[in-house]
Amino acid sequence: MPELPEVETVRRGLAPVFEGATFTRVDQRRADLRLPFPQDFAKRLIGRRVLKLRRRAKYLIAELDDGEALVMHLGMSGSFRIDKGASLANTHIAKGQNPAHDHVVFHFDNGASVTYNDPRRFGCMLLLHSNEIEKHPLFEGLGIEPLGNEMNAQKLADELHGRKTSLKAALLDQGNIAGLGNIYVCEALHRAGLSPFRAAGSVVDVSGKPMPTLERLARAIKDVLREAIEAGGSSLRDHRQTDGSLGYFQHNFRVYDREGEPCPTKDCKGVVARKMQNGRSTFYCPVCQK
DNA sequence: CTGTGTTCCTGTTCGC
DNA sequence: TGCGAACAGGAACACA
Repeated sequence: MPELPEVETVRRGLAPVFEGATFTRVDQRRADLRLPFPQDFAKRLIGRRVLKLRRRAKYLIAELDDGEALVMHLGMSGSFRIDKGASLANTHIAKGQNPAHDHVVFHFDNGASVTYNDPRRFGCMLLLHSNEIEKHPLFEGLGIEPLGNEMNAQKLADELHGRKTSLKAALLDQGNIAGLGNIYVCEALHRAGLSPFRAAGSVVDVSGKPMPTLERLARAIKDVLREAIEAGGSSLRDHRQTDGSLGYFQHNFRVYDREGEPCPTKDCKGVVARKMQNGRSTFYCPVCQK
């Protein structure tokens, strides 16, 4: 499921349960996901209090009171389910969650429990010293936060300048901008009127003058992410938020999963097309995306 | 170094 | 209806 807006939605859902709570029990039901669980995973969490739950790119990071941090990534199919205390007897399995894929259950002193479910097991969980996160191999190559202060046309120019790969591949590369995935790259490129197939470097104006194209792209990326977060993320294939509710940004997709529909750009007569690009579907309008 | 293709895994959808 | 193929929101890794 999760690109930046979905991970941020999950963070907002989990924060009230995690922050200030202490782990009383951790059920780890298998040895690994995409990566092995840390040694003594449960033992190292029990008794620790969560100071803060934050997000970097598509990672959730729970800062603990002993200076360690629980780092979690949802991969392609990971999701969390919150079961509030006292009503444990009434716990229901959220639609679409096969209990066979409940890999971790966190129990807290506030009576709540949080279950991590991940059928494809592309997610991962790590325990890192808080001050070493940025130096960890999974983090050190990450690019800028697209909703952060450093995100602007000039920064995009720096990242894309001279790149021969496609614009879409460059935007998907977490080393340039961290947090975009297939959906929001398609959506941002459509909003910016840029073809996913053109060379990434071709959007950089070598004159060094103001770069209206990149201004548009930066704007489009920020807008689509903000709007998606506001909508609670996107729910494809019935994916749920932590409280079991559905995000609804998928209804606002302009091109993603809309092959054959008319291009929503004003006065554009194009039809949304789908092409495979680097092994993934690209949805775009061949008419208004140049 | 850069860019591309493969791979990890299960589940759902689509075409015959 | 059944059945195999294609495809799915990520990203590390191998290789040209």
